[in-house]
Amino acid sequence: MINLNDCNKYKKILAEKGLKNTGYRNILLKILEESRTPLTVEEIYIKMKKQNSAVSLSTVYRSMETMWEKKLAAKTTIMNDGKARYEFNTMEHKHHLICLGCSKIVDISGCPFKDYEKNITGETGFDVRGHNLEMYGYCPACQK
Amino acid sequence: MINLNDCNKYKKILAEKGLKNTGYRNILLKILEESRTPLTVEEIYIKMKKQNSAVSLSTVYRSMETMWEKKLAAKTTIMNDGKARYEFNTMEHKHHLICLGCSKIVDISGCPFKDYEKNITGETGFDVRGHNLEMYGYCPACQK
DNA sequence: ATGCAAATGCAAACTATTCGCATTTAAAAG
DNA sequence: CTTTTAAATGCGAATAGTTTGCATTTGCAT
Repeated sequence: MINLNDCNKYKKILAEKGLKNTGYRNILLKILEESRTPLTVEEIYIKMKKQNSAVSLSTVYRSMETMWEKKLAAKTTIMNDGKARYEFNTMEHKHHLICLGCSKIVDISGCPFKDYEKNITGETGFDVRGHNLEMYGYCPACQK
Repeated sequence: MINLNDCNKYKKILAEKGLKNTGYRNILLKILEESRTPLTVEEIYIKMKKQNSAVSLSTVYRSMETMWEKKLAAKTTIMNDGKARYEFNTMEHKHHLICLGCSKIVDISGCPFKDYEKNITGETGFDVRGHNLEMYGYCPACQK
């Protein structure tokens, strides 16, 4: 079994979506994949800069838009701070837990909704295609 | 039983929150309460204008911020269009159903979460204080 | 190697929202 | 009812996040 390194891994992902394999996109995807929480565009931009990338902010905006269109990244607007956040799209259905104290965001897997969606369809006639759930509270550290 | 008219009704609500009873706020609360869907600030502004109100946009922004602080209105950032939306706060816990076709937003009451929140607390240690759920799909009219 | 469409940089434009400050007004106090 | 005062409002300018136009560069198919 060949163990592809990151470079080839992302190259393959990009090729499958008809996107060009650029250095910026490789760094960007790596940052996204390694992050445990959704990132704002500026956070991604800063992380790229730290890796000696001379990328411009508008390229990051454009790239994230592209990643989202091609479903390589998920986009959310949690928290009322007016900033969009992105995370690597694992295709796994997940939700977020957001700390009201320190704003930490934690992914939680598992979802109790299969049946509920059917109920809603029955009650409203909507053809439910998906949902978004965010839970707010205080993380262990902020409960002091 | 005395049947209070709208004017007195909103006057009372505002007084309870320590807010002045202005004409704009009465119109604003009436618009909010009569809307079946969350409204953007601009939508509220336009509706106020139609009712011969000479209110300025910044006043609407400030008023909605105040209504939110005083918990007279709920604020959401559903849909990735970068606009905040407000709705009259009925104090009833509810969620939204958003049509992917026509962007119509429908409120749904009822919530299947009491137990799930406890599970999350057990798994993550988070003290869960609330949540936000939006469901996406196609309304009956858009399923054609 | 060559050509073209895609990707990028840069600055300007845009959009939603906030803010400073002068003016008005609701409502408490007299 | 008048005075007083803090809250509410209007207006324009300022911000912040994001998008866009255009010239330049760069993958990658030929």
